[in-house]
Amino acid sequence: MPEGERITKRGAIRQENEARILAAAEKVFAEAGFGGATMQLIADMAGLPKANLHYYFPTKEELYRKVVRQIFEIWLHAADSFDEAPGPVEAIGAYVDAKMEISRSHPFGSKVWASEVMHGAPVIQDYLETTLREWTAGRARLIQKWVDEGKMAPIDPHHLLYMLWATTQHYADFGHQIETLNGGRPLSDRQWKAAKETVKSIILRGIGAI
Amino acid sequence: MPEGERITKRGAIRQENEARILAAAEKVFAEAGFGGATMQLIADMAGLPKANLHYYFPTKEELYRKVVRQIFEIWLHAADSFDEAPGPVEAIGAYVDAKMEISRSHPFGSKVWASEVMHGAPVIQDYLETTLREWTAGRARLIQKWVDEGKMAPIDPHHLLYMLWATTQHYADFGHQIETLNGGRPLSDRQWKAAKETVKSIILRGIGAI
DNA sequence: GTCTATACAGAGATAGAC
DNA sequence: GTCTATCTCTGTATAGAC
Repeated sequence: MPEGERITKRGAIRQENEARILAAAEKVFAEAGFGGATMQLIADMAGLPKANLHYYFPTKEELYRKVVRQIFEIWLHAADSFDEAPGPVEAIGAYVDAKMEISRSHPFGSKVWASEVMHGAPVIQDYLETTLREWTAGRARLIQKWVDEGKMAPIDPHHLLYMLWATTQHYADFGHQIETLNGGRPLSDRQWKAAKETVKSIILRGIGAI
Repeated sequence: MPEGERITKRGAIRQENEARILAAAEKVFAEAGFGGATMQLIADMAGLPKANLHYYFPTKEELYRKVVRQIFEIWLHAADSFDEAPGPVEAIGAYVDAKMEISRSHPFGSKVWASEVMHGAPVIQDYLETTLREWTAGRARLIQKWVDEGKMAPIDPHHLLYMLWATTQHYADFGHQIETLNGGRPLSDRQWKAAKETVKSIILRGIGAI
């Protein structure tokens, strides 16, 4: 079946190029914003002619949409630990660890997401109203259960979740400011570990879980 | 001295127009980003012809610079409470209150600031390296003193400050997401109060100050 | 001091050769 | 599937009348 092989090969090229473009786009959108990013810049960074971007992604907005969705998926998987844990200490501890790791490994994605939400979520609004709303409601119920069981102090679950998002994503979104205050150097492994421990310790102690 | 009166009158018009333009610019830059904002949009919102903007602010970048500096000044004044307090409970409590109030009253400014930092602080970098660095070092020393005096647990002052910034500014920067998760309605007075109390309570308890 | 008309540059998108 | 050349539109900025 030679037809199959040709399709496979063609698919491989497509997959390779789309991945290169998406990675470049994530970086450029993060650093320049949607309006400041240009297809030319993304093309140069991806090492492809500008017209090829329009071949794989018809419009700039379509490309942007893909980038935002990609990040959203990563956020969601970070919360898997939440459900499998017996209580707040394990769940929130693992969640903070996971989100801090993502802030370190995907700083561009985090910034694109932040920018999208700050501008009123023009392309991801439907996800906020469906997927994110359900995810949040589920985790809020779980936290409320822990409160009812006396495993933590009576904290409003939503505000706790906002606090977890804010503190962990801050290390990506405001990474430049943190780096500047760190003498112009990125946080070292030791400093990242300290950040994680500090965040976990303040929050877990703060909600009366430890 | 008729000359003086003319200058005063001219100054009044200028002041009025500059204020209108700055307010409109803050909103447009927050909602569209620097690249997405257009002088036409800002002019329309300010109720002035586009050319007038270029009369008062030679370039788009100069106008943006003024907006960012304005916000930076507001941040700084919010911390006055920090120095006059006898210990962490009063200082951090008042600081959180002040920053939460600003998140509510100046959400656009907060977003412009966040966007500026996320993009590598192209226009405010010198302020980060001078004013903000000194401010941070001073407050970090104060926090360390409280630790040494046994008024709170041994927390890294810098990470505590990042946490304070992250949690308070989150209510402005991610206000749209919070609103969506709140059923599409902005937080009520009661909810804002609950947010403030929750943030203060978790952090103050988390650092062992109460 | 204010506004209309316009110059000039840059960006998104596409046509059509290879 | 890939790339060059180009079209078109929008945005910043300015010149010059009032």
